[in-house]
Amino acid sequence: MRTLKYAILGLINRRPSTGYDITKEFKAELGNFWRARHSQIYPELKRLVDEGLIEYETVIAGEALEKKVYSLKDKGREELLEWLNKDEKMVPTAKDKFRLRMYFSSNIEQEHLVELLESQLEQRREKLATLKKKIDGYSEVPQFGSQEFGDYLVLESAILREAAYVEWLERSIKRCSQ
Amino acid sequence: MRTLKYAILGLINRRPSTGYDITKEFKAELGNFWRARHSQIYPELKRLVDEGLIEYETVIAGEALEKKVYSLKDKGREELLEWLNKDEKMVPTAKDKFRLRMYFSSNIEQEHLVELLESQLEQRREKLATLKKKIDGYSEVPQFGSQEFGDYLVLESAILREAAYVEWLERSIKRCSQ
DNA sequence: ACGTGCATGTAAAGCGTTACATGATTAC
DNA sequence: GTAATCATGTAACGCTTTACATGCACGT
Repeated sequence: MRTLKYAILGLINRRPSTGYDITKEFKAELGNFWRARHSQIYPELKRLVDEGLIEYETVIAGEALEKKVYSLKDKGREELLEWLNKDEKMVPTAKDKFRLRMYFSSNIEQEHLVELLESQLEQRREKLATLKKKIDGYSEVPQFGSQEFGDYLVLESAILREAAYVEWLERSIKRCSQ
Repeated sequence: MRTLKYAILGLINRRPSTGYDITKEFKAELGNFWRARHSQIYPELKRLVDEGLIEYETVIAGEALEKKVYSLKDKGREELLEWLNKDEKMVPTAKDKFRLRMYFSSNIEQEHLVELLESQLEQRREKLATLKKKIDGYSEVPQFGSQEFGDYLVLESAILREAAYVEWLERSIKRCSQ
């Protein structure tokens, strides 16, 4: 499947990056939909070099700090485009531990169950607020074909997802108290 | 983390089950939020027995077919309850390959991008319709504390999740054509 | 001088999928 | 009889997390 491979190719395609840069990207917006730690990223970068999909230039920052700045080779861009254009089926399961817990909620005491739901609600509301603040930074929908268009799409997606989660939690809390 | 462990304990707590039963559950409603294959389930059952959390009785079906019917031991129920009552932080990333693709959508041709979005939309709409049909089977919200209450909560959750996905895809298709 | 962030790696363990392997039961 | 479903397992591989490990740069 190698999803990480394509995530990395996609990021490097946006702009030449170091492993550290890529690690940071996964902590930002993109991190809402895919994440990887540096311990996974560095070996994957090495592998992509071996496969001839990317290459790097060593750059010295300051006096001695070595950075490896990776960029796409033709073959890498090719494979990225191929993956991007694939029409894959939806995956049937988006794992969610909290919802799994709620499936067994009949074993939790009413009061505590409400507490658990409230706790999630607070976190989700906060997340939603952060995302909304970010989208307010756009004065208009970015132009189709720009990198910002992709940013915008997934930001909107994250907002709708969180809003739905919040809505569910609110409803569930009500249902507990009836 | 051992989430599968608790999923299995939860299922066995609902009713004594075989590995095959548990495999089926993961393909049903619950499968919207957690899934595991039999190759993961059988070893985990063995492990839970070793740990003294569950036990089994061998039952002969028909002439010779051996079934292992697992049930919870006290320690298993204890650990399940402990897990259920834990207030865990939300996980920051629900991985989604399609949204990852859309993050890099500036590299996809407009027409084809719309096709990809439409393809996802069709699948999500179908899923949503199936889920809605299921919730229509409930004449009313099940009573708090019943097993059905948990079923209902996660069903509603799945519906809201899919509805949000559909909403996002519809918006995105519009945004592509503007 | 000290702390935070920049920068790169490896090792071990755990989690999950795909494939291999086998055999009984039931409904048509 | 034969196909679908019931039923249980193992092996190999791949993906992901946690922990170990090191050192430079920059601002205060």
